[in-house]
Amino acid sequence: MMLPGRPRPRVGRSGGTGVSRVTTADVARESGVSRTTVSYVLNDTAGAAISAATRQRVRAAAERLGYVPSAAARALRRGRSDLVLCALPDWPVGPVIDSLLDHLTGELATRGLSVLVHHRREQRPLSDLWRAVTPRAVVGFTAFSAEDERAMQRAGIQAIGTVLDDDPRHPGAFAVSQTEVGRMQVRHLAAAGHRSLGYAQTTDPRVVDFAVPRLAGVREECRRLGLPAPRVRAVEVSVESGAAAAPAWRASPHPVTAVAAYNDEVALAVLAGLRALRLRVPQDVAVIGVDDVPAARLSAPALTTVSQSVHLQARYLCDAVVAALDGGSEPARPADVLRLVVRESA
Amino acid sequence: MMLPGRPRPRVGRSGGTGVSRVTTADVARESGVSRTTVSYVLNDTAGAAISAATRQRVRAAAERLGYVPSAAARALRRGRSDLVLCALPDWPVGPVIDSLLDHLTGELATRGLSVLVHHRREQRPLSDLWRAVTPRAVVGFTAFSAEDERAMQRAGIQAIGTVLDDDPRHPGAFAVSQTEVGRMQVRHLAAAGHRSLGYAQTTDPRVVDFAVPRLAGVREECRRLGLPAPRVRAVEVSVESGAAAAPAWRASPHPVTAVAAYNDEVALAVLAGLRALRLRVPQDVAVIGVDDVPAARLSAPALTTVSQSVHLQARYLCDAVVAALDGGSEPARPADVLRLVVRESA
DNA sequence: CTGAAAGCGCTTACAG
DNA sequence: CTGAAAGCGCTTACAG
Repeated sequence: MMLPGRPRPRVGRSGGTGVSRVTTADVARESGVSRTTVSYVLNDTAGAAISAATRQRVRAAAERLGYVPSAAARALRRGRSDLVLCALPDWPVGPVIDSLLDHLTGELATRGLSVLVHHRREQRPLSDLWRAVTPRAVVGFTAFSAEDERAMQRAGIQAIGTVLDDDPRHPGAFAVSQTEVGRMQVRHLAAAGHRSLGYAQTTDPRVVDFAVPRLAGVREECRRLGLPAPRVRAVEVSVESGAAAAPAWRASPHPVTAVAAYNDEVALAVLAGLRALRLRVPQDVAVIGVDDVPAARLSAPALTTVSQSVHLQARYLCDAVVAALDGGSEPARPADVLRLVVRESA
Repeated sequence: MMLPGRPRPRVGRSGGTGVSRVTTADVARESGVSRTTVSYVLNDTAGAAISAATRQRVRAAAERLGYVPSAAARALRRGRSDLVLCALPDWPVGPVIDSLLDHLTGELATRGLSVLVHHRREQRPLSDLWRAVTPRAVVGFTAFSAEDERAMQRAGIQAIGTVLDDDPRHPGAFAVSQTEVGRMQVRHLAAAGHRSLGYAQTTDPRVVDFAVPRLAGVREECRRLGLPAPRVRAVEVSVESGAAAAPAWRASPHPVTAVAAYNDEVALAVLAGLRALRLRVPQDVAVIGVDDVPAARLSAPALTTVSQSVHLQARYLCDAVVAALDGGSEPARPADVLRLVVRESA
């Protein structure tokens, strides 16, 4: 017994639910060694030569007592935790983001890091969040403010900012260019001979960071190809809204013969609206979406769309986080992330 | 100066990136008071009567120095953190789970708690995860093992287990009954006069916890109503797979006149398959889904489906977590969570 | 009104 | 091969 009568905390803890943590001291007492030895054994500390018998005893005691190391104490001592925080903007999480997070979680787990995702990043100051978590790194998906970036650096936290969208303030950062998404839609429609284009914009305010550059890309490519500016209509995800947009598109002069949509959901609404109006796709109006959601291949007609390779993006994100943590150099940027999926609608 | 020459840590920290944390000691030195006073001021500790002038000085110093409290130290001292951990099973995250998490995050933020989501719960032992985070509570979405539950209790962590699905081992726990989902599908089809039913099962192994009880509900209700057992076919999310299932359903004797699908995505595949075969919906075969995804209202014909009120579920989950944390009693279970959405397909 | 001191549970340089 | 001791940064009962 090397710690006899060590006083129990005087300070009342939370509940008084009878919760008393098993600590290294308990394991040490139980196995008749010092806390030092317990730590060495349980952490497999290199260079600590502990006899097999002692190791055995310590492990058994830890097991028997149900010892669980305190993450807080360890983080305090080491000066860092084993957590990676993903601060997710208030985006609707679909299959794309979901698999990105799944992939990242799996990959970093092999390096002993736990990925934690916080939704609705903009709800509170970002600093409140990482203060409460003290992660090794913060993945932001969009750019951090200069102030946030400074604060994280001061706290020794790696900040991985822009990853998913274009950001003019960070021209160097990797991003799946949303502008290019819009350009690709137009190039495909123009190649099929369409000259007068409509655009079906989303009404979801949460995705404005994607919506703005996609439309910009559409406008830009129209200009570059000498086409008239696209006729933009906001379309909700309903048959009625899709149908309501059609008259404006079909109006003279130069009725629209093809519509690019913000994404597949909006494109499906356009499809449904045109169907309700007995317009044929693609003969009367061609339609192209973005994302290649599962439903895209099931519509009538099947939806032509631009897909963003989740797989490549996920790998890049992982590599970027790992590089930041290891102090390595930025990973190679993936090429050919965007792919045109031609089906029947355009 | 009350802490002159306090030795800087001897132990080399991680990077040597020149990161040195600003602590209460620094703020105390800067403002010429003790760390006690700093803590009192910065935490607005009740019962601590500090002069306005001192408060002012301390706050200014903290601001100037960019002081950020150490979450690890605070957690160690207080014995608990301000984190709530959601251990998400390896489900495909769609709008339903997404809004559940958004809602929970927003609600608990008003109580000073940060919600952290970990994907792919089954990838590693759950205990590894909460050990690394030391949250106040863990939300599991499915049941915890008895061992996990014991361990969390020992560590003073609230465990909120079954929430989203049926679990026969926890008959008391709230759940949106997936069995009832299947029963509702059959009741609607039977009420429309259908007697011979098909079932389009998912092929996604990740959702087996939902798939099994839904089909069980379908079987059960068929039995109860004296209908023949449903003809079950696995259907992938593709036109081909939907079409491939049809011959078996249409075979004599008693060709199927209605198909219940695992969810809307599978139902859309069935719809597309039937369309490819020139079968009319609902005249030749009626189809009903589950979820009411956005695309459900856009298909041709529009999809009849069973929706699970996300709003009510989210509120219940919040209340359950809050009750667990405050030691309050279990919240009232929401009624009428399931709703039939009748459109054209059945 | 304010400060010195203890202690949360851990890891590790140092001394045997 | 093993242990005593220091210290991570914080909060708070206690003593002025």
